[in-house]
Amino acid sequence: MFQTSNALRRSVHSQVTDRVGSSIVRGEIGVGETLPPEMQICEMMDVSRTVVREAIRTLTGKGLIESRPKSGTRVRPPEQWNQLDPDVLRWHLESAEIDRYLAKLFQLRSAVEPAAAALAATHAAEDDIARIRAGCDGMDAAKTNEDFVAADIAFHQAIYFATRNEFFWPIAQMFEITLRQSFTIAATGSHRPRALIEHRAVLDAIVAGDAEAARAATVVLLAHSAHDLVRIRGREFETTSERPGRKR
Amino acid sequence: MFQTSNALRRSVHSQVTDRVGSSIVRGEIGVGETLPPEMQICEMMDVSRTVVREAIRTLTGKGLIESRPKSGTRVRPPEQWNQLDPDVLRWHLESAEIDRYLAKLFQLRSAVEPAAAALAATHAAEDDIARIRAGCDGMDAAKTNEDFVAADIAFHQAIYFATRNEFFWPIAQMFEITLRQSFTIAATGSHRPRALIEHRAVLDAIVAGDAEAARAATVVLLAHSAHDLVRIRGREFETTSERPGRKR
DNA sequence: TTGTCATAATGTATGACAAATGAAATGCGG
DNA sequence: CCGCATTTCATTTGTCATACATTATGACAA
Repeated sequence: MFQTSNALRRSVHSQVTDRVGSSIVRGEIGVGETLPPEMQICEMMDVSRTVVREAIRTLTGKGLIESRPKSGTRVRPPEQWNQLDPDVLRWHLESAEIDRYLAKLFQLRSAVEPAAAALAATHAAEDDIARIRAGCDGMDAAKTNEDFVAADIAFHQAIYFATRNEFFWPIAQMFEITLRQSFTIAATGSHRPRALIEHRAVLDAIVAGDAEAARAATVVLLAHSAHDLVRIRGREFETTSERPGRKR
Repeated sequence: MFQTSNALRRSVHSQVTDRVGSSIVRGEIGVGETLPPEMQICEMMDVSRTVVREAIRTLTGKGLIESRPKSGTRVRPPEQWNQLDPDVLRWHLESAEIDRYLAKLFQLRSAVEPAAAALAATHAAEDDIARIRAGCDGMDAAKTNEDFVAADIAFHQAIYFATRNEFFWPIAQMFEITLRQSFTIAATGSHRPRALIEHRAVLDAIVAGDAEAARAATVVLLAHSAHDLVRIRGREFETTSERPGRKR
């Protein structure tokens, strides 16, 4: 049984959270400005104050806003948002500048994933390796493009989990959200074989417990991935070391 | 005017959030188990249901729990927690295994910061550089150890902001929380000169717009930092590439 | 400038009802 | 009597409405 419509059937306060959070991330409210008073939001969205307050609590917890009696609820500077929070991420990716954000997320991934692979090589347990291998095999056996991408995601997530370092895990979460929003990252048939070989190289290095080889193999994998992204979505995804000039 | 006592004067729901969240992170409730019903928590903590519900909303927003009518509120698997959320981080660091967690956070930092410095070299604006330089100067001019550490933190945070990539910022937030919990990371006089030189090296590379130099200088800086940490807090902080054996 | 106070916003408490769901009770056919 | 589907029931979260407490802002006055 599926959830018939996507946004249907969800609780009222999560809908309010979405609307308010999205409009903050979108920049409609502006840093330092105050939201309308709770009662006013109630009227605008035709819900009870309970619901509005719980939505505000959620957003406060994600660092987007802070409220004080009398002075109201203000938008905090984006430096203090939990930018890696799944919801915040989603609100970003719903915006018009999705390609910009995907590129930035890829920058973070490029920074973290080689180190994650290296840590996985030294810290992975047997079942971690089994999950990584399952990802590889899944890519191999995939008939549809959808299956291939799913296995690909599983592979990379498994590497983050294999670090046995929970602070790497939020980066893994990032994938699901990112990929769910933009499905065009899929491997388009032709370079599947190469991708497969490169994934196996990472797996082998991890199995061998060779941290440096795992790091190197991941760097290669990501470089090609970036190249594909440039081809598909534009030059925002160019590698970092190619922009010498100072801005502004 | 300061907040006289640390935990005093805080709102009731944030106190409840702390107590419940802390006990979850501490593992007192166990993954998959259900919390007591809301009304029961009300009685236990002698607060209204409003407060308990808002606390639960906050924790739900951080991915710690999920609730459904009748079945109750369950603890989600730690893979889905927002491990980099400041509160979650704090609850971790309040636990007994603080050194373990500090070591893991340092692993993440080691993965990200070299890349952040490289990005800063190519993307930093003038005011970003000014902030980084201010950090250096602050370390130079520091009389007390406290001032030195504060400037040190400011320096590193400025580098993350200079990436102009908001998804690196949560990592920077990490510092404040980490350092506020354990102040022993301070540079103990003797190796201040070396630290200063290494920080300036990073700054210079960023000013020059040389990404690879910035990355390399940061790697050096972190290596020495890790060495100091091992000396002060124990061998948990050893570099990753030195543990060949497979576990379990 | 300083102190006081009115006021408007969030914070907390309470009680009621709606909705969802897991589990027990029930009914039916075998 | 047993197995299985169905219904009913009870428990827990979800939502609403209202009242009052608390706090900080901004105006006013000394």
